[in-house]
Amino acid sequence: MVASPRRPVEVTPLRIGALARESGVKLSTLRFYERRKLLLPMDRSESGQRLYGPEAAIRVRFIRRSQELGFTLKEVSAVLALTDRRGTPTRDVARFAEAKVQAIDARIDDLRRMRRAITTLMAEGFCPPDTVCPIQASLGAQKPPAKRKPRA
Amino acid sequence: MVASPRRPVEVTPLRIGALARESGVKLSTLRFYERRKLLLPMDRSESGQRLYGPEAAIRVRFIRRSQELGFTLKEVSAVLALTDRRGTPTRDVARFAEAKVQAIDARIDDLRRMRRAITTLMAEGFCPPDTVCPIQASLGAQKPPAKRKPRA
DNA sequence: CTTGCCTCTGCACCAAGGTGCAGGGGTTAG
DNA sequence: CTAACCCCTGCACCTTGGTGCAGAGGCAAG
Repeated sequence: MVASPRRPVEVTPLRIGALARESGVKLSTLRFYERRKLLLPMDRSESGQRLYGPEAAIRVRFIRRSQELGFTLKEVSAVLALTDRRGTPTRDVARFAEAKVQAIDARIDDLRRMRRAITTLMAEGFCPPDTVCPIQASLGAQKPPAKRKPRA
Repeated sequence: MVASPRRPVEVTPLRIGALARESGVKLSTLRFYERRKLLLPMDRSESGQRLYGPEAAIRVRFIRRSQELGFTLKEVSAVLALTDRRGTPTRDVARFAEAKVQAIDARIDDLRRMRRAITTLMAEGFCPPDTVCPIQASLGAQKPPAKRKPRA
């Protein structure tokens, strides 16, 4: 380590392996994210090696968590694009964020329904025979709204 | 139709096309679900055509909703296996259900965090410059438990 | 019987999200 | 210098969750 003591905030750029260790994903995944524009290296070294800032690990973990929450990489990418242009709340961005919030609410609602169904089921000693299981009923009952008979 | 008037509840089995229309998925998807053991036809006709009971549509919609909630087909299959053996609450089943509930709670929690971060962000006019975006911070901050390197 | 709409099986293909490998070069300690 | 790692690019491959197509057969109406 050849640390120069004068610089107050030396960014200590991570190379790809370090970032991978730091954020718990594989090298190939980081490069994949780069192809998908989800995570661009801050810079490249003279010899072409990727150099990441320390916030990159947070970004990667954010991506992973979002995926666990059921967002696709495309959606995550949109959110990140949103937060990357910080300070510029365009109407589009606002609309997107609002839609996201609604999607989240709907998701929470469904999860709660499912949770209720499971706990009720457990409390009551499982599905009574000869009926449709309430877990299935609570989530599968209402038909999808549209596209009935497009032919005719 | 050769209905015998003695049978009290003639099941009116659906063929695959009817079920597809009823439940809003494609034929090929239904056959795919069959390969994955998610949805087995009640019976086959003499000539080999799949015959589904009316509860099949609920089951299919349940599968679809669960997927939207972020469960994989493998997980859905486990849940269905659980509810299919109704009336038999083994310890394993109970443990599985409990784990599912906890997973759901965790999911809800994360979604709420994300929701809060987005709404706060919108209210405050987006990410202040030179800081890590709070949306990312709220979900990406804590490191995964294992294999971390002490860097500070 | 023919027409038309189902349905069957098997196989190929698709998109998303990675994963791995080959064949090369960088960088650093001994 | 050389070994031991790290990193580069490009390409092939994998799993999930489906889709589509070809070729053959079922079944009802006219």
